[in-house]
Amino acid sequence: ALHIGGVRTALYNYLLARKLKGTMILRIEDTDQNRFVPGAEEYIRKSLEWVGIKFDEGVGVGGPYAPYRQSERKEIYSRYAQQLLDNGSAYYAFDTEQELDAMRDRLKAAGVAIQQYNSITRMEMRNSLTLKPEEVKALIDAGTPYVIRLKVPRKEEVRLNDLIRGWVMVHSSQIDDKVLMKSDGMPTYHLANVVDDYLMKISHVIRGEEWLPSAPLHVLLYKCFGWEKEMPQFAHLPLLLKPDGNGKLSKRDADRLGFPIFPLNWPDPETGEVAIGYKEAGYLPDAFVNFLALLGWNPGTPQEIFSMDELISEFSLERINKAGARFDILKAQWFNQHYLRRKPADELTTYLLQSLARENISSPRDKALKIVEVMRDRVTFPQDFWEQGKFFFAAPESFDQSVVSKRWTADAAKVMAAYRDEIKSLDGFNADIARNTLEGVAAALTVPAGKILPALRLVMTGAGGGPDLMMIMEIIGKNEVIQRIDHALKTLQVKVA
RNA sequence: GGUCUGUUCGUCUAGGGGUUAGGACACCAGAUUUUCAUUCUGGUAACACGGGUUCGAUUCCCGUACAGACUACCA
Repeated sequence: ALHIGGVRTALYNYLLARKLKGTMILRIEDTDQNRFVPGAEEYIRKSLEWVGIKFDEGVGVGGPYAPYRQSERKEIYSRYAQQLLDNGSAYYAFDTEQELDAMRDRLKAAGVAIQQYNSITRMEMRNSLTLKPEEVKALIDAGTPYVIRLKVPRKEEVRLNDLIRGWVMVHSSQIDDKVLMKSDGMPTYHLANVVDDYLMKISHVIRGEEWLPSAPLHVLLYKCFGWEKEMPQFAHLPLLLKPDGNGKLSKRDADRLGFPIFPLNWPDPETGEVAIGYKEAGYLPDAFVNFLALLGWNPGTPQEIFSMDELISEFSLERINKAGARFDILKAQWFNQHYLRRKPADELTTYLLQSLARENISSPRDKALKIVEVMRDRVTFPQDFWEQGKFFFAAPESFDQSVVSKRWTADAAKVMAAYRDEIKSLDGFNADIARNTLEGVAAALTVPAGKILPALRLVMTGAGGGPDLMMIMEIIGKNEVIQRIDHALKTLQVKVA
């Protein structure tokens, strides 16, 4: 499934494509039948759409190089594999799994460092290099399963200039004779990727660092095809590391530490268990993109907040980091808070109304708007308006005991009772009146108003924190204020020291 | 094991032969808010280690350590 690392890779590809006024293509690399997951393709499209990545070409869009699903391009790959066979760059291999295992065991037992199917070992295996042409033909005619392997040269320095890492050199003796065509007639990633990138005129291959070790193999493939001039440029991105400990970020870490790893909700096809997505967790796409973009890339200026358009104009591969980036959800939350706060009140009001609808609570829009105004500086996620503002809609069901024992004093109870009576006798009611009345009552009883404010907050919200108290009272209204004071007076006991 | 890649505050990172090593998140403290949060101000905190090269190295080179990726008929 597409997780956050894949989204970042897609984002970087998109940023560069837009920056260079190129074409962004969505190609589905589904050459492994065993790993087919129903719905995965749609999930990828929906996720990237949510993030704001648009494709100019590809699956679901169409284009001059269709089809864009590799599983539908089988004939193309076998044609090109044949070309390699014809020019002597590849060969048929008939070895069974057991024979391959036996070879590796033998090499291991003999103390050979590399147990690979390569320029040395291939001469003792069953393939079109060791078998006579008639034997090969007979085997194929008999329907014997076979693969096509690349005949990697024995002694050759393979070099590639990675846009992020610079020159990387590997000796061909370190590269094994990779399978190009599997026995089920499907290509491996290596073949399909190179052929498609060539055919689709791909200019840049931007992918995770886990691909770096096989990049030289790809370079070799371009050479064998005689496509060196058309070879795309490579850029291998730093990995996303787990927040604590060692290793790359995994779904397990996300579950363990309680943050999402998928862009959208992802129901596990086997267990049916739904892994929560960034979208559903309340992240805004703009914040998500901004956060992701800075995980491995920076503009070299102090600017931290970027819209997609700004990212496009600022982005460059040269400023991508080499080292892996440890994932920190706190930073993601900070971005979310930032973006949420600068949304217009009207939009935020809609978020609150949506939360309320889910709870089957109806509220006039102007009340919701008032709540949003007093809450907006303290929320991180859209759902926080409701989560942290439940007391606007219902009296607290319980009181925070630590606050009770600290704040609910005899003085507080005394002022509270008088305050209730005073409010009752009033005609109008709003934040100013609430404040003035409280000050008056407190002064009359010679209690500092500041002393009983926390108690009053406790009465209204059940807790020690929350937005401006006077505004809370104005929003819930005079009757509710009186009722909540009554309720507190009845239920709360003054702690006798 | 082998190959490849990497290593600046807790985290994301800027920088680069001579700097008080900068910013952001997080954390802590003060101010403001007669409450909470916001906001503002300030603070703690880093060049993995060892050799070179050099007048000088965190910066360049080599090694070591550590970390990661890869080492499939997976991508």
